[in-house]
Amino acid sequence: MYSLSEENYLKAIFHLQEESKDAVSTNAIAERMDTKASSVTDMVKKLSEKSLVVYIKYQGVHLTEEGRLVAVKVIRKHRLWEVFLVDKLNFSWDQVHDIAEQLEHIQSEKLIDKLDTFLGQPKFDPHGDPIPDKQGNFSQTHNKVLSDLRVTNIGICVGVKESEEEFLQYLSRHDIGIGSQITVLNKEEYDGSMLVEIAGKELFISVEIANNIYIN
Amino acid sequence: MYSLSEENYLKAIFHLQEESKDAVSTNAIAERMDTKASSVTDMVKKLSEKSLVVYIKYQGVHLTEEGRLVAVKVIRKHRLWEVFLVDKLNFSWDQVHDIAEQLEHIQSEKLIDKLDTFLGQPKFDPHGDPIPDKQGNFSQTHNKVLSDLRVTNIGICVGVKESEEEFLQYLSRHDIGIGSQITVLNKEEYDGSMLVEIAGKELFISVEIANNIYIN
DNA sequence: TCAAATTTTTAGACAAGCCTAAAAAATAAT
DNA sequence: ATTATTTTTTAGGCTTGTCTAAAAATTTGA
Ligand SMILES: [Mn+2]
Ligand SMILES: [Mn+2]
Ligand SMILES: [Mn+2]
Ligand SMILES: [Mn+2]
Repeated sequence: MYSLSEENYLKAIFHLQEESKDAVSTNAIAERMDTKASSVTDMVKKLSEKSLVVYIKYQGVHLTEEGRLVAVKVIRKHRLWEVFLVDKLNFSWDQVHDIAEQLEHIQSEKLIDKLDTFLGQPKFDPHGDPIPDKQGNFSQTHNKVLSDLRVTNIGICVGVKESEEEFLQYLSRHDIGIGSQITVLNKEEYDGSMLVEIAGKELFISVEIANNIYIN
Repeated sequence: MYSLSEENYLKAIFHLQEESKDAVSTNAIAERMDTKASSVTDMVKKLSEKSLVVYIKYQGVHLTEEGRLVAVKVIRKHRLWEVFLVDKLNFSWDQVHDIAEQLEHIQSEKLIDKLDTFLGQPKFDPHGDPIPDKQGNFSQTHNKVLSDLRVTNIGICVGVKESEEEFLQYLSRHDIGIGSQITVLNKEEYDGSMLVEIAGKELFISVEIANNIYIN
């Protein structure tokens, strides 16, 4: 249906749209996709031609309904494959993203349906990210992060914002994973850093990290 | 490492080499890959440049050790994925080839190792084709076909030569699958067609079909 | 407000992988 | 031994997706 490159652009635009609300800029896409702005302009014109995005020169793009659906289907595949890799093949959560980046482009409706069934229709991937259903609806989306907590508050880790291998490994090293209970022992209001307790151990966490841990 | 297209050419050359023994011709590759001879010449030059094939103008190609290894690794991945699709996702044997054609290009040593373990290190794919090990060695290869049998002989189906969807569906419709017992009731020596008995039912089979069923 | 800095687009080029049409080599037929 | 046919290669072109360098538009800010 759509090329690997087109799918990757749509996915990037979807994620950028989630973060910013208003039109996505050429430079933002270029940075996210690790490519040049001129390449983005070219592709965005093609996507616009195919009615997958609305593009106004010098004003950025946003997805059409069709474009959003394509993006969400790719995200659904990515996250289902990540569940497969962790639950069935025993990969750790920091090893699956790059493989899923490849698997997300396999074209077969039936394959995804059957994979979904095989995995027990999971609602979240190994990083706590919600898996949209076939129609493209997300059950719910995380909003509270660790840095929102105040001293003495307790939170349960339900997801992570970033999926960089190094970040996930850092978390694993300190026994932080989906389901971990985190207690705020102390908080430095000046820079937002905090001292927390996880699995009986104390850990000092910077605000950059606390911003990337979703909690309930 | 190597592009999707390169991998497909190497795989095609490997299969043609198996059939013919001597150098593989440009036209043979073109026909198998459903492309033009001029495209094959282009690619074959590239593969030769990369020491994956030995190419002499007007005299065809054959794989180098490295080229063979790349081809066999792709075949290993193809067949392991087919086992996954049939054994784990409940696909029927006639539905898996096209999906495996995509999955065979996913790049990750670790993924294949873990998939192999997850599947219980199968030695044959759903069509009875042998799965090479990590080093590229095939356990054994089928040689006897149904058409070799004589009247009153009994054979067990251990594989099929073709994996076309229509052919596999024809076999399934007549209860022929891996493990089926086939008895030759009658054979027309003129055209090689035969009357056989499978699962208590009689069936008339042309020599083209009998040539594509491996038996032991 | 108008010049400077930044962002975005355009112009032109390139590699990969394919194509058609024509030329060259090899093979088959007379 | 030529001629005819088939196979293979070459030449040139096209599409996709990328790039660099330069031009144009927008935004910043003095
Ligand atoms: Mn991921
Ligand atoms: Mn994920
Ligand atoms: Mn197959
Ligand atoms: Mn097979």
